[in-house]
Amino acid sequence: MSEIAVRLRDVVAASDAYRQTTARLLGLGVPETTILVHLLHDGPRTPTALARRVGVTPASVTAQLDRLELAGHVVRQANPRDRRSVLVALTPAGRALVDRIFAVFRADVARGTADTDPAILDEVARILGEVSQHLTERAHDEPGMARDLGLQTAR
Amino acid sequence: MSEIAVRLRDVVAASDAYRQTTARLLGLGVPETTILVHLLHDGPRTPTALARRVGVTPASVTAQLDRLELAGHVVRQANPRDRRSVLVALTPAGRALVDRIFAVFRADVARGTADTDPAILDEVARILGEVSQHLTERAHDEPGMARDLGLQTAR
DNA sequence: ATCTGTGGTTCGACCGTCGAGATATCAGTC
DNA sequence: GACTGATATCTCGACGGTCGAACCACAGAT
Repeated sequence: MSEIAVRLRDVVAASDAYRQTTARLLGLGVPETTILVHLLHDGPRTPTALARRVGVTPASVTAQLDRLELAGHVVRQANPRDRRSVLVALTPAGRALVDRIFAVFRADVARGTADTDPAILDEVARILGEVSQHLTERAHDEPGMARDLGLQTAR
Repeated sequence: MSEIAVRLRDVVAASDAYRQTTARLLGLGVPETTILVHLLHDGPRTPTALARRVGVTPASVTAQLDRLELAGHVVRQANPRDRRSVLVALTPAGRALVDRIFAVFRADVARGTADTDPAILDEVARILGEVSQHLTERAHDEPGMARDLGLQTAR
């Protein structure tokens, strides 16, 4: 029995601790670093798009962005397409910071996969992609989730 | 390029959302469910052991346990070996609850790995174990982490 | 022009976490 | 047996993070 689920639980727990340490060393909160990493990979985004990605409400993102902007890591730019909204982008300094953060993380992950056949690693990456997609879908399927957890579908 | 690191980031993000939904549906906080799952896999533990496992301070665990005990999911038992400490154990009701939680999670993970050769899955599990171990070690190695992040080892 | 929907922010309240301090106990040492 | 230093837990006060509700500006449809 492979029991991937248990290993995933461990990975998530380890990542929690890892992110916490990283954030504290940088004088940031975990949510801030999360937003920075998403901005690095997705490019400039609106606050609500970020909120959906990170899984919190837009109100929370506002507070995070205030901090990040004050620290000079991001800027809010006017959105030429829609004057209601703003685009959040990394500043050069913020970009340099999150580059370092993710580079260190990548190196640490590589340390755990160093002696593994690259072909296998491709397969691992594929599977992780599938799993994260399924988990994301399920996380947004509250009725189904409630049913499988054995809850009354009350009200 | 396999880019396991990016996939891992996605998995962690998905798991965050997943845990949030699960907890909210059950009327619990995310930290409570985390503690419950650890208790399921590790058996009865002291509050400080739980705190180390979860990555928070004992003070925080105290509050969580108060809630969980009030809800009837866990009990604090006297520790016959050490009268300073207590052992936290799942009640039958709590055990049934966390069994459901983890069973649903396992099923959702399986949904993403269904069409994969079991031999490959064993390999994936092994790699995930390695990665989580390395990440955990690093999370506790603050000096090394600070150095790699390019921080002054100030003060 | 009007209406409905959406994006962003502010405000007030609550939860979760932490650090410091207090108490009880343990494991040694004298 | 008494003393010392370390450990386990809890309490308390403070702060950060999140949420829901309300608000305004604007977009898009009619």
